Amino acid sequence: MTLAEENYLKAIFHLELETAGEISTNAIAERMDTKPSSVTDMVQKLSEKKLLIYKRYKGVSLTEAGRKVAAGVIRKHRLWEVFLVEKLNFHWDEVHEIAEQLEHIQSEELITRLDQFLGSPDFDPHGDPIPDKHGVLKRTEKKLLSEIEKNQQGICVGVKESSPEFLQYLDKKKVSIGTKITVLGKEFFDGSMIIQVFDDQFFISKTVAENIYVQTI
Amino acid sequence: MTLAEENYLKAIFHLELETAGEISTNAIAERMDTKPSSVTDMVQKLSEKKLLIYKRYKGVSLTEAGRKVAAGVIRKHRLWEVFLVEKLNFHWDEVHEIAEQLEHIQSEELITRLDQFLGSPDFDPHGDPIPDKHGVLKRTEKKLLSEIEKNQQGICVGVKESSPEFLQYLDKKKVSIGTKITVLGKEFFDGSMIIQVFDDQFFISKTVAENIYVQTI
DNA sequence: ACATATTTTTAGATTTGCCTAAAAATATAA
DNA sequence: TTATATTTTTAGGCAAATCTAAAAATATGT
Repeated sequence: MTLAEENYLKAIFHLELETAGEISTNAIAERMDTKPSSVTDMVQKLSEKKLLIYKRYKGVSLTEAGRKVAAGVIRKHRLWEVFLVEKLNFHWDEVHEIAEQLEHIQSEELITRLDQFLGSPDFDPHGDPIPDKHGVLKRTEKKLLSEIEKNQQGICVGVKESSPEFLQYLDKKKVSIGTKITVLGKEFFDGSMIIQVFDDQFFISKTVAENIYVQTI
Repeated sequence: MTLAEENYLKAIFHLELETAGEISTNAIAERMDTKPSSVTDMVQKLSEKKLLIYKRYKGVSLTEAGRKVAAGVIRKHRLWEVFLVEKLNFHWDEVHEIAEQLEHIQSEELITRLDQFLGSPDFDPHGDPIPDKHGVLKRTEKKLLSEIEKNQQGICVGVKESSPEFLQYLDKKKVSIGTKITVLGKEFFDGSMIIQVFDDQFFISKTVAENIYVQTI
């Protein structure tokens, strides 16, 4: 696997999660910030290697082998992100670029040990699930806080809006990544909520609830 | 800096430590397991970038800029080796290949934090010194135990031979990286020694003494 | 010092991954 | 349904890093 090949497979994997049916050349080119003609070249090569199925003018879809490679790269990316945040104290929004490089380091044993060192985490610092060693991805995807029902709980795993104003608002309310939020009440007509964070209970608007990602527990 | 460029600079840096005067195309080719013609090409490119001085048919020598790049790569390599051994519990002879990959990750901040995380180590698991962030390499060179005189002491910093048999022999004698060794006696005619390790005193052959690196204290 | 051996460089090709420009296929719309 | 727009592919090229084969420079031995 070359670096370029891995990046193509990863991009296609992500596109398949977002899109129904075959993935177009154009979509891949846009995602990878490259030209459609370059995509055609690479896609033909990956097709020969049986990592994806390519039909001219139709698009591509990953084979089982291709999906496994892609999931492996994503696993590495996310484990390294956990390392960078948990062990090296990077902030969760500084780690993507570095993980983009680290994800291509080739060593099974390294990842096995890194995973163990980190306590086999299930999610990366953005709340995205980490595929297991077989490439299986837990589909416990993040939800918006606004989608949570009364009396349910969620762990804050990220935010949609990330303006300093919003982050400062959250700071003031003691909400950050990892904070447990309990929905005590929800107004039907405007979507506003009463939530509990640690020992404080307070009101939030629908707008706020629509900009916080949580993972239900 | 491309990966190939970094590898050339690193190889030349090592050769300069081992060799007096200019470094020949052939020596570089041999070290890098490539052809002399390829070396000529790359060396011309690095010369244009002012990373080394190249005189046709004469050889090369690193400029200050080139030396700095090389030392930076070596710094990263050795810090990652410490990480792999100290944090991920790799054995010190399993880490070279992985560090060869990790040394090319580009991020100043990452290395700053990694260094801190590891407690700013001075030596890698093989006893080789880690250049500081300015590329300065402490010249506390290692010696062979066989070069140590009677009544002198050394810290074991590595081994020359690394066969399982030899390592197991050392294990049995309780010698590992960091172990203090005192030379109590030395035979002139066969180079054998009596040494003290912790509270044990025992005999070792010249062969053994010639395969243990120590740093005198 | 001169013939031979060795080292180094040049010339020309190859592979990978990308590009531009033009052609071909497919989609859309009046 | 036919013209137009869009998407996708093909064709031809480029840069990086390598290679082989041959030429040029340097070194060596008697």
